Amino acid sequence: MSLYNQMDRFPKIGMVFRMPELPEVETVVRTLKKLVLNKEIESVDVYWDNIIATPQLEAFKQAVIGQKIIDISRRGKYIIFNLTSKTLISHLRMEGKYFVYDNDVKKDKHSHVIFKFSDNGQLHYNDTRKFGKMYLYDESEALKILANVGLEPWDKNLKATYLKRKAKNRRITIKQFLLDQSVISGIGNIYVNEILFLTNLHPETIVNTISTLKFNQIITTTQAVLQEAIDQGGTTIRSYTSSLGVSGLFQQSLNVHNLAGSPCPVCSSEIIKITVAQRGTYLCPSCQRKK
DNA sequence: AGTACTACCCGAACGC
DNA sequence: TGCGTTCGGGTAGTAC
Repeated sequence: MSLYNQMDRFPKIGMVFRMPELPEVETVVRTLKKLVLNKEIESVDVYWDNIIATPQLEAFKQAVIGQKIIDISRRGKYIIFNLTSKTLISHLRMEGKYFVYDNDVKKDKHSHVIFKFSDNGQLHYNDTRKFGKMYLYDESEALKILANVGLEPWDKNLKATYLKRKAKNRRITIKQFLLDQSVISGIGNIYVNEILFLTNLHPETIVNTISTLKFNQIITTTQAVLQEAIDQGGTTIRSYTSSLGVSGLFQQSLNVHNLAGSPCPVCSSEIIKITVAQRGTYLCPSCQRKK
């Protein structure tokens, strides 16, 4: 399949992330920092109440008005907006995305929260599936909640011994374990499939049977896979920052995800799709044998 | 405590 | 301009 055809699978409006995991969220954060830092929120319009998880809608609106965006960062898959005296946390879930505009525009059908800035610019939260959530906290409260998120993939405390301890006495599969955001934060369904392929692990391997050596391999592979994706996002983002501020994952760089029926890039066996914990799971049955 | 299941959503894909 | 059904996926909540 040509590159052109692959690009064509993305939605019509620019290149937009589907299933944003850590690298995509990181790219969104970097882009937003370029576009909306230091802007003051003059008003906010909410078109789908359930996006606002906390506090109650009216309290959320009242608290956010007049706040300035001081900093934007990321923790796992959470986007953190440090406002003047509040912390706005945003999770994109499946298809959440942000559009930035210089002027007033007619909103897209799927834009559900619109922040209007004092300089007439706007930040639109757009989410086809309406799965995403926003949380507004006092700073101390936000820190408390974020402390419960698992280790970042590059945290110096992320070691095989840590994973061994977390896996002890647990009977879940390695796939479920790596998707557990309280262990490592940021891995989603696409990259977990890739990480397990690159480490030659069957996704249904029971996690407490995994060796220290293998956990070390998982850590280095996770870091490499996520870093590569961030780097790709970083290279594609430049041409889009002026318009929508979004970018796409280059799916042609994936080895197994969404590639059932294709040959394994290592051994040419046919990649299969199975279901693990109700998630679509792609693997090479030859490279990833069940132990 | 750990595990499993479900709700939340709706566009795409599929079956007829 | 076909219509009805099924699927998927991250996290929170619930049940055991």
